[in-house]
Amino acid sequence: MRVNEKAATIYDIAKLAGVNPSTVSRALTTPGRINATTEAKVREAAKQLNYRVNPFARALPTGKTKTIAFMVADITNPVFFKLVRGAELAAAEVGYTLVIAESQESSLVESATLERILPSVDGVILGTTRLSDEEISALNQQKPVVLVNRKVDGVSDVVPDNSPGIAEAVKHLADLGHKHIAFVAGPAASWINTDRWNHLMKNAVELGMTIAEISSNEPTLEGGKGAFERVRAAGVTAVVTYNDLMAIGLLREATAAGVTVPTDLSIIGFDNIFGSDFTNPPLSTIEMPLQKIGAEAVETLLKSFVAEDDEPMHGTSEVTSLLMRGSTGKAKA
Amino acid sequence: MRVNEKAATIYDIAKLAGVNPSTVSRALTTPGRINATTEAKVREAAKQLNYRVNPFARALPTGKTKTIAFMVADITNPVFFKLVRGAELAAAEVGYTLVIAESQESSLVESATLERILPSVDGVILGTTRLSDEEISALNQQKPVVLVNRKVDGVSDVVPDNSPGIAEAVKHLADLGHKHIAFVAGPAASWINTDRWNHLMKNAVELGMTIAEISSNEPTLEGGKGAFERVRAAGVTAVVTYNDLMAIGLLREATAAGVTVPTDLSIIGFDNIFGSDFTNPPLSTIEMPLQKIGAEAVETLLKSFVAEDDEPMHGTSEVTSLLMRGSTGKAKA
DNA sequence: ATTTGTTTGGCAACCGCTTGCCAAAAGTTG
DNA sequence: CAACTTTTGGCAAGCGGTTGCCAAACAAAT
Repeated sequence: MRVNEKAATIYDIAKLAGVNPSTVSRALTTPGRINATTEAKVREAAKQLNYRVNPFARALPTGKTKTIAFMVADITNPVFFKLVRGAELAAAEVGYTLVIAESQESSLVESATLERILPSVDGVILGTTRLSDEEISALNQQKPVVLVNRKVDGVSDVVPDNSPGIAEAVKHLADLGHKHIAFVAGPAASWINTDRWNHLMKNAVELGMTIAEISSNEPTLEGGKGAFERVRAAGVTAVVTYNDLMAIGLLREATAAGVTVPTDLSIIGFDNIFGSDFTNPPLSTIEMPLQKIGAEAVETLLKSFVAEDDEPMHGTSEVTSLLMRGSTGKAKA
Repeated sequence: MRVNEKAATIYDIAKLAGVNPSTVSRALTTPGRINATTEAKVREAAKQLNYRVNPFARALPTGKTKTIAFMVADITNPVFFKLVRGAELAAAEVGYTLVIAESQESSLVESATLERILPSVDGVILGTTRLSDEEISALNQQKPVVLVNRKVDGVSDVVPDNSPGIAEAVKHLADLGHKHIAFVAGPAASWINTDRWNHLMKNAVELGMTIAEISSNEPTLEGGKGAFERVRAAGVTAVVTYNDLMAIGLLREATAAGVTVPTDLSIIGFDNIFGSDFTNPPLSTIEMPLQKIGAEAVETLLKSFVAEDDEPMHGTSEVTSLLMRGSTGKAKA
């Protein structure tokens, strides 16, 4: 039979150390509350019994679970890896456990999973898209929420500051002689999509370029592929896509159609996902500090656990930057 | 102030329904134990109060946490995505929560994290490499363990059956006229590495080919890159690498050195990771049913929760297969 | 009608830890 | 040395469920 001896409890320690269980609890959780000598005695007994606090027993009276949920739309989306890693590391560092849940891009699954998980966590990091602003606000009433890919009034967030990366990218294209560029848009409802487009437009106009929006596409390889015809029709020499996946789809479709990148067409993606340098040529992209964002999301949550008020917090702008690789080049004359 | 009204408890329900709390507990957890009418009344009251069982309160007396830990060496390793997704989906389906933890390829972190997480989970899925067989056996004494990337005596596992994919691959190379091939090995201590090499060698010899082992490399892009010189020195026309990452590194290094793939050298990887089709040419690879393995690992764990004995279980062999893409071609004359 | 068996639901102890309250012990102060 | 303050550690009541045990209520069998 497995697990012969049950785990030691504070009662075992108390008996061994010859004190009351409450003293053990205090010695272990409230340094200073108990006489140093007694505390040492308790700690010694605890070590001897290989004591591990039972997180459930502790969570019951305190209501604190030391667990954070990270909900993502799709675990296999490479954008989330680094985000999750950053969060996991930051959480582990302070003794918190990270639960990750996937909504599979379904609002039903998203709500159901949240329902199930909510009682057992102290807070939630949301990297999903299906919930409405109202639902998120409502959720935020129950447990602290931090958003990593959108903004909602009254809710904390840690989102990348797209502007520096975009400014760099547009400048880079202008320097290469591009006059007419396009943006292959992602989901219309996406906050990030709108943010990227706005910055892009502003910067392009400022540098005297024209910029066309190739409207709403699936943010996937297919979506990028499907936008190629329209990019070509737009008659531009350079294009920025909503994300790397689309950029790669576009790049491959272009190559297949005999359009050489970057000679005939320059392409810039967003995110610097895993594999974006596997392509030929390797993709130039605007990099997001995703791991940092994940870590900061956890820190923000931690802060809100101890905050007096419910004031939403906003991540110190995480700066993006252009990663120049091989998919951008001089504009075709 | 957040969270004004506390969550409803079975006591609230009991009061509303006019029964004893124990009746509520039974009505909700042991269908049939209580009179159908009473049960309906309780359920109605529960719904009315929007009752959610407190997982911690439940875990205390039962010792069951309905949580499974999945420990991986490196979250950002694409091999783990699908594994984790499969596990997450399978867990969610039966109301279990998946906690994911990363050991960062460090045995210290691995032990520490395990220590921290163990008390709050019912079982562990291990996709790491740093623990010794003994440590894993010891762990298995405490909580059920399922391995997904190695085998340890007396411990359950769900590992891919490399043989069919490898047989296909070697046959494929033989059909293309290759006589001398090589295997770019991964970590020497890895069970999977050994398993792959053994099958490869057996199949190659059976088909009358020679096969060289390019010994132990880091299982990374760099590792693949670093093996190129030795592959070239081996004078082979085709090479199979320990994993896709290495295959891609090798492919890129070969291309950079003026060796054309697949004309001059055929390359086959393992795993079909995200992005392995981004390369030029797209990588031929032996695909693992990773998501299925992840799901089955959870199912195996679930079974062991209810098993009488501690007999280790072994996943119904998950079959691999060759995914032919562009990196394999006719052997150079 | 009496005995026996089965449902049904209440009682209360317990899971392991936290914490408010209190009294004894020890330390300060004039 | 009395009066007061601070430190220290014990007591016991929860936190929100689960479950063994038991008795009342009901059904079936004789």
